Amino acid sequence: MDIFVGSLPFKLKEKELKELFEKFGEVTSAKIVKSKSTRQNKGFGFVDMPNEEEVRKAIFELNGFEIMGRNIEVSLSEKKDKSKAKSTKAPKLNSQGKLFVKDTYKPFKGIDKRGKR
DNA sequence: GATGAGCGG
Repeated sequence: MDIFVGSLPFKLKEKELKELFEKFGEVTSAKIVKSKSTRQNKGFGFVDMPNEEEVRKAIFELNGFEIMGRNIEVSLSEKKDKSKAKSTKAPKLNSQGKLFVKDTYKPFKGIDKRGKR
């Protein structure tokens, strides 16, 4: 389960990020995106957790968690699809992976009006 | 060397 973590402090390290998520469950891998050589870290990272339930707790608890005087944002990653996307048509979460959203999903209705004649 | 919305290998 890939988790996107944003608003990370530049002082934060992958190890700390990993431990931060390990407090809520098992963390397979944690990485922080940054430039090649320079210290220009993008300020966001990714955490991989095998247990989905722990992922929920981690996201729920770490989303907006204040660390180093900075609040971090945690959510499910949308890109980087490791699997081949079998055909999960009934996800527990929304398509965006927002756990807090209740029912903001509005399918398009009546977009096709059938041309004249 | 600093930077603050963003999805990396």
